[in-house]
This record gives sequence, C-alpha cells and structure tokens, in this order.
Amino acid sequence: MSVAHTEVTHEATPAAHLGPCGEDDCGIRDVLDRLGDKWTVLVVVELSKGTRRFRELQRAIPGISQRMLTVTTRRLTRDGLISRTQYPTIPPQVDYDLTVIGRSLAGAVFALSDWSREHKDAIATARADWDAQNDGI
Amino acid sequence: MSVAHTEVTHEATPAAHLGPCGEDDCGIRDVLDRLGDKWTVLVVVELSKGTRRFRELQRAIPGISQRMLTVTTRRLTRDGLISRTQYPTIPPQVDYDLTVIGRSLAGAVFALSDWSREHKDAIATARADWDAQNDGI
DNA sequence: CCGTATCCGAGATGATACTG
DNA sequence: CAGTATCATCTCGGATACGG
Repeated sequence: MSVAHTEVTHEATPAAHLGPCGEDDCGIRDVLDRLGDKWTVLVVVELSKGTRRFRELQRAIPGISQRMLTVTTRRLTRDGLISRTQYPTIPPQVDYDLTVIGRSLAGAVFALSDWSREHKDAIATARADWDAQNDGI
Repeated sequence: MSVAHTEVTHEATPAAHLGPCGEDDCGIRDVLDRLGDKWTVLVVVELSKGTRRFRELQRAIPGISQRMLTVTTRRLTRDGLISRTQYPTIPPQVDYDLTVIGRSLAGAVFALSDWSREHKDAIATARADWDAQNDGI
C-alpha cells in the first residue's frame, strides 16, 4: 500500500543515513508496510524462539485468527523472511522458521522492543498530562 | 546512532530478551501501534533533521493531507515524542521539534531503515521468485 | 492439521470546505 | 498559516463455513 505520491524530481542520492527521506524512499516505508500490520511482528518474534508449526503459532499468539495467520505467514514466506516446510503426511504438517534474513529483521525488531520498554512509562505520563490539559473539551 | 543489529542466536538465548511476548506485551505492539500508520514515521524522520513548521512538514512529506498531518502531529505531541511551540503572531506560526525521547525513537527507526536498505534487493528477489512459482494463480 | 472462500463491520485515510 | 469539520472511500481483519 505504499505511499502513493508520484515522483519527486530530486536526484536520488545513495543517502548515507538521512537522505531525501521524507521526500521519497528512505526505505523505511517498505519495512513498516511489512511490519505495520497487526500480527507480522508477533509471528517473527515467536519464530525467533525456534521452529513452529501452524497450530503452535496460533496457540502462541492468542487472538490471531486462522485466516490472519495464513495471510501473515504467506506474506513473510513470499518475502523470504521465513521458510515454509510442508510434510506430505496425514494429517499434514507445516513447519515455519526464520530465514537468515528473517533473523536479522528480528534483531532490528528487538531494538524497537527495547526502546518501547525503556520509554513506556515516560510516554504514558506524557499522555496522561496531555489528556489532563485537554479533558474538559 | 545505529542500534546494532543484535543477531538473534536462535534457541541458545532463552527468554533473556523475550518475555511472554506472543502472549501479550513484549511492548513491541505499543511501538508499532504508534509507528504503524502511514505518516508517523515520515514526520519523525523529517523532524530528525531539525525544527519544522506545519507547512514545512507538509511540503517535505508529499502526499500527506492537512488533516493527516494535524492528526499525526497531535498524536506525537500527546505521547511526548515531539514538542509543539505556537507563536501568537499573525499569521500564526507553529514549530515542531523532536523531544529527547523522540530523538531516541528516531535512532531506533533509523536502525530499521538501515535494515530495509540492506535487504531490499534480497526481498525483492525472493518475492519475484515466489510470484514466479505461483503465477497462474 | 492446514488451509481457502465469502461476507461484513470498524477504523484509517482522502477530498473538500470552512475558521481564527 | 494552521488548523477543524464533514463526508466518502477503502483496506484490514474478524467470523464463519467449507475443502484437501
């Protein structure tokens, strides 16, 4: 669903760190289109603990529907972030696992997770203050 | 600034990092609820370059509507991630800036951005392969 | 067990017009 | 300039039922 702005006539520079980021792609949009949905990150995190079967994932991630687990795993598989191994047994068995590239993503995700835990309280406080100031409205 | 991509050592690392993550809060959901929308990250990235006025932000982020910029900046302000300074001039002027905590978030975001640039090609390839295999569908 | 298919409601977003 | 208000649209995701 990426941002649909047409084109920016700025010459695309390699951009060390902060290139024309707001202007066009700093790539960040790509990642968030991938991680921004409700379940992807949880699947990645769960798989970072080891191989999981379909059912195991569903049990490990309370609230996810069968449909969304299918959709999420398929998207991740398509992007090469997780591997899907199907055994033609009866009943069927499918194993999911992070790929190498998927594990590197998990690393970046954990960095964000750390950030969240670190600042959760500060944010809650700021939010409470803000709400206190604008309550009567 | 880059929060090093801490390689996830698979099963070797038990729950040092990951609490009952799939269950409910590993905190990661909080961050993604905040960053997952279409514009928040772009605003944060733009503000990481310095102070910006409302209009400047809008020009720097092509495609964002006035409404969504208002909504996005207000949310970030509420969470204490950016500061809003209003000058009672005519015409009005409002400056936005990252707070300290907002800048630390920008750091984590850049880590993700790095990851994206690093693996963009690999993902595109994987996706093309997958699409090739499942073309007729 | 592992998916697919269909329907449908909620929330996010865009377009547009108006205000201080 | 910096919003606010309103309405139309569109995608995501949940519920449910069926299939291999």
